[in-house]
Amino acid sequence: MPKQAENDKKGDRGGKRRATSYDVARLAGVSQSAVSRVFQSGASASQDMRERVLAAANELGYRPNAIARGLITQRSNMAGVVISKQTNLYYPEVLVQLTQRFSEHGVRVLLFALEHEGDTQSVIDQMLQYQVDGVVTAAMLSEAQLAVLKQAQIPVVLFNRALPDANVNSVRCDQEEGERWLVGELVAAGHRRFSIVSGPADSPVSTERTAGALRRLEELGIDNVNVVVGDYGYESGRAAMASILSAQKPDAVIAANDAMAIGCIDEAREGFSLDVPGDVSVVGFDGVGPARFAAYKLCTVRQPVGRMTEAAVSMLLERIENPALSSEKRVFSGERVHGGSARLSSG
Amino acid sequence: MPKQAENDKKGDRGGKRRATSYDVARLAGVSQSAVSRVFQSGASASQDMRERVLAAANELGYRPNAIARGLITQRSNMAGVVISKQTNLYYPEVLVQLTQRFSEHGVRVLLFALEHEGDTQSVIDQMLQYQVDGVVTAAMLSEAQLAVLKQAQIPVVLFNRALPDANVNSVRCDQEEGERWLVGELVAAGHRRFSIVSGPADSPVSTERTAGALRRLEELGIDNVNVVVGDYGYESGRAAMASILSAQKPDAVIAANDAMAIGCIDEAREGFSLDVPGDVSVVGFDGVGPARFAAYKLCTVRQPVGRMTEAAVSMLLERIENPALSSEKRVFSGERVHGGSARLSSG
DNA sequence: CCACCATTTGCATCCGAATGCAATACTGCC
DNA sequence: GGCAGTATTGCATTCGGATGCAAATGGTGG
Repeated sequence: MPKQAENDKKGDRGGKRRATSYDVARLAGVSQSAVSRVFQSGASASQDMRERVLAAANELGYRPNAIARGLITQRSNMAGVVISKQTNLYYPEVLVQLTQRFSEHGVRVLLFALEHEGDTQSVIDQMLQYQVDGVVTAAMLSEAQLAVLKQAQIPVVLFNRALPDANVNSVRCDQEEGERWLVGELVAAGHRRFSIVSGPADSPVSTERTAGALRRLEELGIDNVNVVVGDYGYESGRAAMASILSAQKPDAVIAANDAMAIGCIDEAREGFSLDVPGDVSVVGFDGVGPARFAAYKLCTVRQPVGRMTEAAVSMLLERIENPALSSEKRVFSGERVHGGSARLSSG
Repeated sequence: MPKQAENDKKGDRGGKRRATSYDVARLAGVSQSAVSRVFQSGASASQDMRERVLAAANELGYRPNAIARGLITQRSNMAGVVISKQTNLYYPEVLVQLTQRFSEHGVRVLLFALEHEGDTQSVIDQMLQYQVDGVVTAAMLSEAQLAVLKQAQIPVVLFNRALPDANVNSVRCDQEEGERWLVGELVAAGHRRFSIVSGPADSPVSTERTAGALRRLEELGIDNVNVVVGDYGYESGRAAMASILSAQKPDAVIAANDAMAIGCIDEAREGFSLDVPGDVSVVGFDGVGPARFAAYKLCTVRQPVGRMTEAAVSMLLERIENPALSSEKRVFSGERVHGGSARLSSG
């Protein structure tokens, strides 16, 4: 164990403390306030001092301590971002884009990933403890939790999670409109026997999509729609399709997302030797990457992720700057992708 | 606009400051230190006091300010996580898993997303300013940047980014071993004319994979291997395959990742009416979700993401606890997935 | 040459929680 | 009842940077 000696080096200045503004001030022969002022934008400092301070800072490798700064300014410059496993897996770019856009405005992202859309309570606690300036959440928060955040004066933007009544900011894709379009196209092309593969019952997005599709189908005089519940995953799409096809023979299957739609197609082809879209049309929702693969060419509705993340970030930043702003809901239409997985009247 | 009145409510005490330990102390009739002690683990406090403090804290909705705590304890309990767009898009679960595992140990994740693997400098600055306790990076950092972190006593774990010499912790999948296996299987099954679709030249992972494959091919006496450069994306796989097939007729194509492998398959089938694996075998690397789709059933090597993220988190936490620990490199073998996209001697 | 205003600079204080030390309260034991 | 020994509690200070205010400096015009 002579290694012990190495550890002890720590005693002899191996762990030299990070340089503080006082260290820089001493080296530059100025006051600590001066250093602080040089490292801010709107502060007054003579050219001479600025140079001396920067030189000293550079020599010491000084970097302002954002923690200390946050304590005194009451601004952490951190935004809490909450995602659920689901969200991130199907839309990895959401997170990347949010982070990049925040970063362009000098805001860091403190990330929270939920296994399932439960235990949000500890997440709320953590975010409050870390004094985030605002929150973007792609996971459902309860009204009570939103109230806690509001009470703490922390603006929140819900991402694809609008509450009908609550007075909260939100950005979302118009799920219902998208489904209505899909149904309309399918019916116009002559489809009459529909099946739906929904997402998990506790997913508001799935509820909206399924309800939207059913409503439109009803309007068009189609009923007897078989609804099978999936979990948004590929395998569950296959399972759902297997169950659907063993029971009946629909001419169109509406899946609540692309992953399941792809599962449906694979199962129809591999498990039942059916042609898609010849024997059965399949449509999805989301417009994720694999939807474009030649084997599927999904007919789907693509969420305008870029515009949505931009809207979320700018809405949040505006409200951090001006907490008095009233709340706002922004709804984006999805992009209609014909693809080839559904037999449509040529549009 | 009588709504204005609602906003104005803020004037009448809407903005009541967040409760501090002093507020709780006053309400509970104890000292601030007492409050602080109740909110820690190893501190001494009588049952009576604990109850009074907790009651007061609860009444005020008090939550300890992690920023202030971090300032005094010199521990932010935040880990910096750096990802590149690439990493996250192909392995969204890496980020989710890292975050969840850190969270289980009371560590929050401060996220940095790089557009491309450049401008890491500002990221380093940010992480230092925010006093992260450690860093996990899935993007390349320069030796100089690693030196800065080491100098600041911040442990780092490279994720799939080992530097051969540098004295840094790393966790990675054995890219070369995986490629050697793929090549071995293909050659054993009789393939002789190979093409490779590599990733971008500046990707170390791609370099390792391509070099590994080439080395093994050479060992087995196969040369004249055509290497086409892609960008890891599906479309670039299609383009690469188109260029390969217009020039020659390989019997095996090795793509540096699954996304490009899928592109290769689609192009061979759709663009050249070839059968995969009948006319040409295609293999990938990564084992991402779409590799399992029935239309592809990729022969690939799956990275053991779960074990890798677990290793990364535990290695980092250990080194935060004990900075004197020497550095360590952990290399995981990928999981060999036969799939059906390559004609192999039945294994 | 001096009064006057604008710009720099430093001093002192503050943000909110943690903690070493000393003071106090409580326990058990003889 | 008295005393040593331990468990609680409070006091005062600290972390590192921001900022209001006053002091000092510099420049200008009369």
